Amino acid sequence: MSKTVRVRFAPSPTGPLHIGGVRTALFNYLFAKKHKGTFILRIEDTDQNRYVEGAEDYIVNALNWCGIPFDEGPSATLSTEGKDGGFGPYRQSERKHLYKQYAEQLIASGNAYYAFDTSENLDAHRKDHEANGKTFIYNWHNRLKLSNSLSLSAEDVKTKLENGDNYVIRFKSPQDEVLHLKDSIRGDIKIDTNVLDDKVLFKSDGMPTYHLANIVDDHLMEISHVIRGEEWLPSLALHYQLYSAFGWEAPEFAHLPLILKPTGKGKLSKRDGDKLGFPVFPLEWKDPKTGELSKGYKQEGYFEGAVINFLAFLGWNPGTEQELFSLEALVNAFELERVNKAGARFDPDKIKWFNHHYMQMQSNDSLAKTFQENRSELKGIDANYISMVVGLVKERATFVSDFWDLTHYFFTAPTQYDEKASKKAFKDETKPVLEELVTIVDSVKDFEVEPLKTSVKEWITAKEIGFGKVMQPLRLALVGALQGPDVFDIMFMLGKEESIKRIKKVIEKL
RNA sequence: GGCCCGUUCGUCUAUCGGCUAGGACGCAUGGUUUUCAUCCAUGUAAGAGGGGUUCGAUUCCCCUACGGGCUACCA
Repeated sequence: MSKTVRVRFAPSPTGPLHIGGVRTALFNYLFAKKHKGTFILRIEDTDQNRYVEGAEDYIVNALNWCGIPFDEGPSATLSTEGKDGGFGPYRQSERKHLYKQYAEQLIASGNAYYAFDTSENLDAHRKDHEANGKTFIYNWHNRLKLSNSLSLSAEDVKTKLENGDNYVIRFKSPQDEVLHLKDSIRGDIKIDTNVLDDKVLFKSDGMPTYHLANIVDDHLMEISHVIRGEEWLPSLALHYQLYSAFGWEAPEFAHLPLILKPTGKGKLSKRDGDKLGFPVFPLEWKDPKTGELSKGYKQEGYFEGAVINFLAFLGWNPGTEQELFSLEALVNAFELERVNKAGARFDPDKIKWFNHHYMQMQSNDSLAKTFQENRSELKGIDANYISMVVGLVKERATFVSDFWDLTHYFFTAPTQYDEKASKKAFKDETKPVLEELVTIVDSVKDFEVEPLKTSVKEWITAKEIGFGKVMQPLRLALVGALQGPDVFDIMFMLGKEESIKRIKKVIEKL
C-alpha cells in the first residue's frame, strides 16, 4: 500500500443512517486509520426528490457518537465545523457545476450520447418486452431504434437541444467485450458487456446520477480505495468503464457483505427493528414528515463501544479468538483481506452480550450519572450513594435502564413482599427471631459490612437458629423479594436505622 | 425472467489440502452465591447435494439446489 490512503463514506441524506451504513463507515474509518490515511464524508444528494431535512446532521451526529468522526467533510452548522481538506465542497449538490463538463467530455470522446426518450416511452418498451418474456436493455441491441443522438440526425439533435427538449446523457456501453473487474474481497469478476445497459449519467433535471458524480468525485478527491456495500457490485462494471473512458486510474474496490435480518429473508430493514424490538439506527430519529419515532442505540442504552465492537465483527474477524476490541485495537487489527464474502445475520442477543461487557468497563460514577438523569425518583439523592449502589449491581445489568428494577429498594422501602417467598419465609416462629435480630443489629456499634456480618452470624450459630430462618425473612424485609446482592451489603447501604425500620415493619405484619 | 455475488453448529465465525472441524452468542446441566443475577465448568450442535482433481478434500474445479444483491432520469 504505497499510495496515500484516502477513503470516503458517501451516504445519501434520505433519512437516518442505517446500522448497515454505520458498518460501512466503520470499515472505511478503520482502513483509513490503519494506513494513516484520510476518512472523508461526502454527501451524495443528487436526487433532490429524496432529500430529507435533518438527515445530513443525523449522519454527522451518528458518526461522532460512534467515535468515528470524518477528517474531511461538509461544513455543517454543527459542532463539527468545516473540515475542508482542499477537496471540497463535499456535498454533491454544491458541486453541481462540475459534472456537466465531464458528461460532455464523454460525448466528445464518443463514450456517451444524448437521449431524448421519455420515461413513459421507456416504461412501455420494458412492459412490452416483459410481456413477450424478453428483457429490455437500452444498449447496442436497440439504441438505434430509440430517440438519441446516435439514431437521430445531427440536425435533429441540434434542434432538440436548442429547443430545450428534455434530454439525458447515457453511457455508450460497448458490444462484445469482456471486462475484468477486481475486488479486494471477492477477487476477479468477469462481465460480458452485452448484458450491460447504457446507464444514464446525467439527468434531465441538470443533476448527474450517482454513477457519474461518484466517479468524478472519487477521482477529484483522490480516493484510493472504494469500500462500499455489496449492493454496488453490479455497478462496478460501469464504474470501471467510466474510469477507462476518462483515462483515469481506478481506485481499488472492496464490496462489503450485507447485513441480513435476524430471521427470515432479506437484508436488515427498518421494520425488523420495530418488529423484533431492537434499534436499527444509531441515534433516535423522528421523521420530519410523519412524526414517526424510530429508536436509536444511544437512547436505548447501548454503549457506542459495544455497538462498534459488534458491528466490526459482522463480516470481519481478526483471525484470533479475541472478541473484545476497543476502537484503537480494531484499527490495529483491521485488514480488508479478512472481510468475509457472505452476508451476515444481525444477532440482537450478541450485541446485548457486548453491551453487558462494556457496562462492566464503565466507571460507577458515570453509570450513576446517567442512571440519575433517567429516573425522577433519584432527584436530589447523593451521587456517591447512587454510585455505590450501581457498583453493587452493575455486573448483573446489561443496560442502565435495568438499574431501577435492580436497585429500587435502595431508594424506597418495599411496600409489598413477594407472595411466594413470603409464604416460604414468613412463618409463625419468624416473629421472635426477627425481634431478636433487631436487637443484634442495633447493638452493632461500627455499622460496617464486616462487623455486621460477624455479629449476625455469630448470633445465628450460637442460638442454633439456622441461617435460612434468618436470612430469608431478612432479605425479604429489606428488598421485598428474594434477589439482589449480599444482604449485609444492602444493610450497610441502607444504614442501621433504615434496616431496623424495615425489619420492624415486617414484625408488625406477622 | 436476466446478470452478479455467496453457501462451516440455530446465529457470528476459525480453518488458507492432512480434522478428534476450534472459539463466541444462544440453549441445557452442574458448581459458586444460604437469594436472584453474575461468574466458572461441562454439554449441545456444522463445512447444502452431486460429480471431478488428489495418496488425501470443508479447503481447488464443474454442475445442481438454496440464499442474497442488482436490474429507475434512487443512491
